Amino acid sequence: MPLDLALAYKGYHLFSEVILMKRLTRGQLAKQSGVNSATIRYYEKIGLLPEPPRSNAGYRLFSNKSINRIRFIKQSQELGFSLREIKELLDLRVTPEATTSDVRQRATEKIADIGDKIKRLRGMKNSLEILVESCCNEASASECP
Amino acid sequence: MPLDLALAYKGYHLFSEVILMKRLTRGQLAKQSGVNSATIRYYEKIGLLPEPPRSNAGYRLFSNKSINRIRFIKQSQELGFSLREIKELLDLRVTPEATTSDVRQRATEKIADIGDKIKRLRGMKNSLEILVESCCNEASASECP
DNA sequence: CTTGACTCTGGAGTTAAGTCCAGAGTGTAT
DNA sequence: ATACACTCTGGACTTAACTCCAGAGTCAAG
Repeated sequence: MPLDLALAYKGYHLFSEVILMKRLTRGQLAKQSGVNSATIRYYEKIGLLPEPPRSNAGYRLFSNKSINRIRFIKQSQELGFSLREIKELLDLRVTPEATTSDVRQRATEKIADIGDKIKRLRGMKNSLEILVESCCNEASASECP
Repeated sequence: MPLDLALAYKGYHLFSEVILMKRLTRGQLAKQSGVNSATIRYYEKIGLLPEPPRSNAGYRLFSNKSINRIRFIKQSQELGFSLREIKELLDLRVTPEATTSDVRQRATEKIADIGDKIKRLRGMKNSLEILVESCCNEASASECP
């Protein structure tokens, strides 16, 4: 592995301290976050991943924060959010200072949405638990909602 | 509306009592359950809705139970289940007597899955609540998971 | 007895979310 | 120095889940 893939310098906080930082190629990131490496390009294209810096040869160099970001995306998808919605969720955190109250607004909406989902999932879980408990009687009642 | 669309006879339980039953056309069902009427045909095709009886002219005649079934499907989709998974969930209820313990098994798995989703949603909700509460400090920490 | 709204069918088109491909360049191990 | 694995790009392909279309039949209303 060439130097510029393995390492990168980053100016750090107060002092211009120089620290070592592991950078990942697309394939490495893919493996670590459990997605196809083409998916990463796709996410970049639709703005779900920020454009990463490149090596001299043009290879993408991801920070390990990207691993968490992708995992978050995947988890959220399993919870029924579309990529568009996930983008909105992620953008809540990286917002320009000015619109603080707007963020607060949107976040509060999301919280309500999520609360709703939780409620409905609990309902389903309940129904299934009842199904399991009283399985032998002619329990095919017809509702779940 | 012709008679055979509006009414249907149904042998009932112990006595061969004859009762009145409202039947719905595809369009009516679509409207009442909030989906496109083509979607209903699609669901029928993939086995998510049972084939309904037909009028003399070949029109589908749905019972109002179908309304709940479709609503359930839509809700489950919003909770991140694929149509395939939803079919599995629905099939849990209408299962041949013999495989009771198998159903119990599968239902228990589903319950665990759902419990998992709930947990993750609670995590997200929590993170967002924290975001909302401490919005003014440089709160763009970088995690959500 | 015709008009307008609905239904039927098989099949084609669409959207979101990937996934794959070819042809060219890069990196490392033998 | 060459084989092998990886990366780059733009673009084509795939899958799930719809959604629409054409051409033909059906229905209640005027």
